[in-house]
Amino acid sequence: MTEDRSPERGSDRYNAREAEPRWQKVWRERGIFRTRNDDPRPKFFVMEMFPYPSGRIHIGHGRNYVMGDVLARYKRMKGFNVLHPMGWDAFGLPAENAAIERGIHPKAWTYENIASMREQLQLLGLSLDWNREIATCDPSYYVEQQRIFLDFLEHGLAYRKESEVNWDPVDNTVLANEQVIDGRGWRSGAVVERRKLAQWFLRITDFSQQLLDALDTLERWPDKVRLMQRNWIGRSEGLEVLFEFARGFAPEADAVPADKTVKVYTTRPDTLFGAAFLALSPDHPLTRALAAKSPKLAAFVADCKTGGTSAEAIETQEKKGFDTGLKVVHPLDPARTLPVYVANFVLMDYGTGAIFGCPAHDQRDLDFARKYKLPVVPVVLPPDTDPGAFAIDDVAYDGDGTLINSGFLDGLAVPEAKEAVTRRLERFHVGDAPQGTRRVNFRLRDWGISRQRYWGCPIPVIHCESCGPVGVPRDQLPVALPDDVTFDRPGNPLDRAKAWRDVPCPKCGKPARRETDTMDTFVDSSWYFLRYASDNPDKPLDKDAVAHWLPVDQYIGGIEHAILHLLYSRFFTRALKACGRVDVEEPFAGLFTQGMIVHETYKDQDGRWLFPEEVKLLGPGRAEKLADGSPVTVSPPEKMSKSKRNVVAPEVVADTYGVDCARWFMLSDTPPERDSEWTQGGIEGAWRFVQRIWRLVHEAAELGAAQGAPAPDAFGETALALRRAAHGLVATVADDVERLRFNVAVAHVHEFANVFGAAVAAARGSRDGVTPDLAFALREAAEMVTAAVGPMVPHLAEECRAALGLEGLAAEAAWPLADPELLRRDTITLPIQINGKKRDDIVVPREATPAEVEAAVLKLESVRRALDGRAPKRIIVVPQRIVNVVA
RNA sequence: GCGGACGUGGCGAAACUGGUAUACGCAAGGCACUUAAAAUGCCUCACCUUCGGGUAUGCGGGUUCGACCCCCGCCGUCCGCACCA
Repeated sequence: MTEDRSPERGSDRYNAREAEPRWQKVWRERGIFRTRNDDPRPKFFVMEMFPYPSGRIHIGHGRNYVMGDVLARYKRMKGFNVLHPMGWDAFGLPAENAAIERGIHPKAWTYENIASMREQLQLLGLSLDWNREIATCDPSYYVEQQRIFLDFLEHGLAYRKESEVNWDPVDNTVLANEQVIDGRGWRSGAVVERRKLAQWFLRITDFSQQLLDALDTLERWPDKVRLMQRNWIGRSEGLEVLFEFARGFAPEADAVPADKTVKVYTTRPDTLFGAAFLALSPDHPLTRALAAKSPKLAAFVADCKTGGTSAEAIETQEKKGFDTGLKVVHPLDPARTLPVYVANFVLMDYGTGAIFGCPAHDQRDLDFARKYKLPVVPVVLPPDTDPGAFAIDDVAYDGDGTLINSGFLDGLAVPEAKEAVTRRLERFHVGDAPQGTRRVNFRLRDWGISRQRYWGCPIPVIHCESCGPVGVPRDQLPVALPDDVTFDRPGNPLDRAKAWRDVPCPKCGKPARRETDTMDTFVDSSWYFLRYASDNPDKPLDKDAVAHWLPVDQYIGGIEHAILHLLYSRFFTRALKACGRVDVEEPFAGLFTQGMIVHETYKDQDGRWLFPEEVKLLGPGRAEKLADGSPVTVSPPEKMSKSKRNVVAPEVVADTYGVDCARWFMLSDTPPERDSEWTQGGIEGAWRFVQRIWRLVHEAAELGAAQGAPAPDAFGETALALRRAAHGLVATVADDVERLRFNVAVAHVHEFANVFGAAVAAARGSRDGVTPDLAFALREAAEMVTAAVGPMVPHLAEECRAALGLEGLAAEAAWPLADPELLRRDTITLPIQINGKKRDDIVVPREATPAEVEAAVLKLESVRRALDGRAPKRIIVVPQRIVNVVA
């Protein structure tokens, strides 16, 4: 990596270090990537997930930008008006951590990082419209976000609620459910605690069904992502059932809910005859009422709140219950009563916070029943099972089957039994209410957006003791973050910023306080793609511009955003439509999730991580330290990370090999959705190929026809083969790029280069000079390959174009048209199978009939030998594909 | 526990809708050019073979004229969710 592969002198090599900045300057000065909204050409909107400005990027960050750039450049060549913007997801905790650790203001830290990362991105030669650059921490950006918040407030899509929140004790902040991973904070890794706070919520659950249904329309999204969202939304159909208390076993009058019932949610009404108990959540209102009078129950409830929320803790946590002494009547069998427990495994925020337990057919209920010696009555008989032999031991049966021990349900299949129970309970009444009500439940919860943090978008609300929370009047927006804050104490600096915080109530004028919570940074990224559409700073969310550009035709980013960012963005777009701000519903028509770039890791004898440039590679898995030759431990490739030092800086690659070489390598070999390993060998190979293209184009320019020379009437074999390859290349690379199969596109360019190289060698070797047909084909091939590689290696393409003496920039050139005549073959080589194994080839005219093909095949020596004089049993001729002789 | 994806040479991989398995590259070996090296170009590169052919896409079955591809059952790897009634 330290070796300098750029030539110091001479013209027989492509000098990337000199050429790349030169072309970038030309692009910049001519402003060719600036996009106009009034451009009449068809639009194409491609964007990559914007980066968090954490400091410096490594080459691993570059992959998705390069992929998007290839598509953007290709679509431009195909005549589209391409929007390819860039911005910064600039609010967030690391800036505050830097402030705390190093005393630098979050704003200064962030803008410094943006400046250096912008420079690094520009180094990659990306065809971005930097005029539309946004930073979410800029008041010009978040002023609109505050307007959106007020819109949501007015439309009932934002609300405030006292709620138990996930409290991260390390970052001192509230986390959304989605930010809690295995019971730990997604960023700090600290075990999350439960606390009660008044929080702002966005009503994403209003859109649960829409967000679920519309997944089916997102045909250009990965199935995996759609499935993950489907599971996250978690729709289930079931029945709410009212259980009446048994006479003499009801709670005391002041604890009973008005209707004297317990409401339970179930997705398995068919198993109701197998019910052994009812269980309430420790947070259920009835539990609270009972606990107020029962110290023992209160102690049990308190006990339920201890213990970790980690996956392992939950997995191994014992099912615990508290018998309240209450009993309810079985809704389908008034003679039976069921005991009512409070149980630690029942969640208050799903369903009704109360369940009925059917031990035979639910594992948790079974564990619980065994522990508290409750009856286990099987009511679903698995298919092909002897009823006499069927018994539940330690494993509940949750499959399909036939109902038994269930009165009027006996003999029915599970789905029929569900329907039968539902119908009957819908007819029964408890007081005025039907005893059973069909109910759809979702796992999805409303989105808590309040964060007790400084470096985020202020929530534009003022709290007044008389008027309550009041939205900041729109003419007073933005509510800008105060700069004059300190980070020397824990907690939110905004709470201490008196001059900013204390303001009069906009309604009554009395002294009031600003909301000091800021918004979750996922809010910032939930509408930035809409912001990009506008080219008018006075209309950051421009309905017409959004209508023109959205949906995003191709969005590219990491799989880690499969749920959070992408679901929130889908919700935001719908919510904005509900507020009349936009007319679209789905923001991203096409989504692609790219793999990471991984790299080997190196450790010296003292166990310290080494950068790749500190290491000399000796062979597979063997390396030594460049400084002193001491041995180095090589470990398998991992995601590039600063802490393990297995990173490669874009500047270093650019200096040594050139940016195009890095781009080519990132696109080569590995399918874009998979992780790709950055290797020395790989980058060297890419460098050789970049040089090869440059050399071939230069030689072809020399040996080939003059620019614009007319096509000869006839072409010899070599020239025709080259023309076919060149036209085929243009067609196949177009197809590969449209399908984002960049590695295949690269392979096709390699294949072409082999044909091209042979033709150039033939031309160079001919004693009588290059024939006019070959000269024409060489020129044509050079122009076509220059265009075909243009989106991938744009600087090289400019250099080649200049060498060919062509007018204008490669970046603005049109994608060449492949001549269909040259793509079509008059004769076809058909593979001949005998009993399904390929044994021979036959060349036939394209238009040959199956009978003609069959006749020709039977004459083949290989077929005659295989048949050995017998008649074939069958001959299958698939026109223009294959022939199979069944002997 | 539930859900999903993947498994092809020494390595990264290709194979379009069931139709020539291993394209293309990397690594390795050989040759040419060169005083030499680098660079470049060319050749070889799944396994076995009696040179006819035979065997190979994780393993075992099935469907089909034909299966990396579809179906059933295993094994392995990776990912997502997770007390959701």
